[in-house]
Amino acid sequence: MNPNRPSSNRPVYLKLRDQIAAAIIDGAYPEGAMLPSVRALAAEQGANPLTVAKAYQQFQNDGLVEVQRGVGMYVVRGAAERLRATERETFLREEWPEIRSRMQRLGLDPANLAVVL
Amino acid sequence: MNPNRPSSNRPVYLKLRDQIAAAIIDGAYPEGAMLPSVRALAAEQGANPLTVAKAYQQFQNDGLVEVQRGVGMYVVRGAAERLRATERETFLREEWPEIRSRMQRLGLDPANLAVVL
DNA sequence: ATGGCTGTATTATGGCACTGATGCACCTCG
DNA sequence: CGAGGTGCATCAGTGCCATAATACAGCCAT
Repeated sequence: MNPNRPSSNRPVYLKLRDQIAAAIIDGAYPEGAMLPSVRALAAEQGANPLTVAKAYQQFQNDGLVEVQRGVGMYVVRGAAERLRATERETFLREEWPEIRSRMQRLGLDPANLAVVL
Repeated sequence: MNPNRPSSNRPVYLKLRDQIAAAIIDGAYPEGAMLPSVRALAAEQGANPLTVAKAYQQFQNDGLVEVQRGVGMYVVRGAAERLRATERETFLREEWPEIRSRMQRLGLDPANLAVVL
């Protein structure tokens, strides 16, 4: 009934990007470790290798990942913390205000929902 | 750096839909009142009449507006409360879980940000 | 050196969502 | 009845997304 902003409707390469970013922040892909190859992750996720490459692209541009041609892509030192910092800033600046006003309109209080772990 | 989910990248007809829904909930479009015509709202918002019509479409399907062909569209009785209820439910079921885990990953606490009015 | 693994560039294609222009059917009011 | 206001259907254009099939360039262990 409400085609809003579920992650389902997002492009694949962006969902992959978010998923990888989460893995880096959480340490599932530790610093210095090699990321799954584009072909491997593509096979695992049932996606196209180029789509995975497009997701990886963003991290190289931001210098969070180091590419060794013919070898693989490695998580740079300090990538997790740097990534969390920028994501946090972006979230607070671009997403939270809308979410906040939206919840207020719907009569919801973030403080109450916070405890729902 | 982060092509995430800002309202800027959303389709126009969905932004309009949200805006109209907010107006109904807030009482800016009172129950029983006539909505702005597709052409009027289109001109005001600098959009195409069809795009506005597409935004209105959702509300007719949900029975929140009544259409009188050749006359206009009117807000149904109880539309505001019904709209708020379903929007709240949808938000809690589809959006909040992701937001919640995302904030947790970024080290943010909704309870602290709640006071930022 | 060779086979097998990396990432990457190229080109083409299909699908789908979004937007837009035009015209038609309907109603109300003078 | 006719003018001007409604919503709405149809058709077309555009751009992004995802996929595919190759091919190439680099590295490494056997």
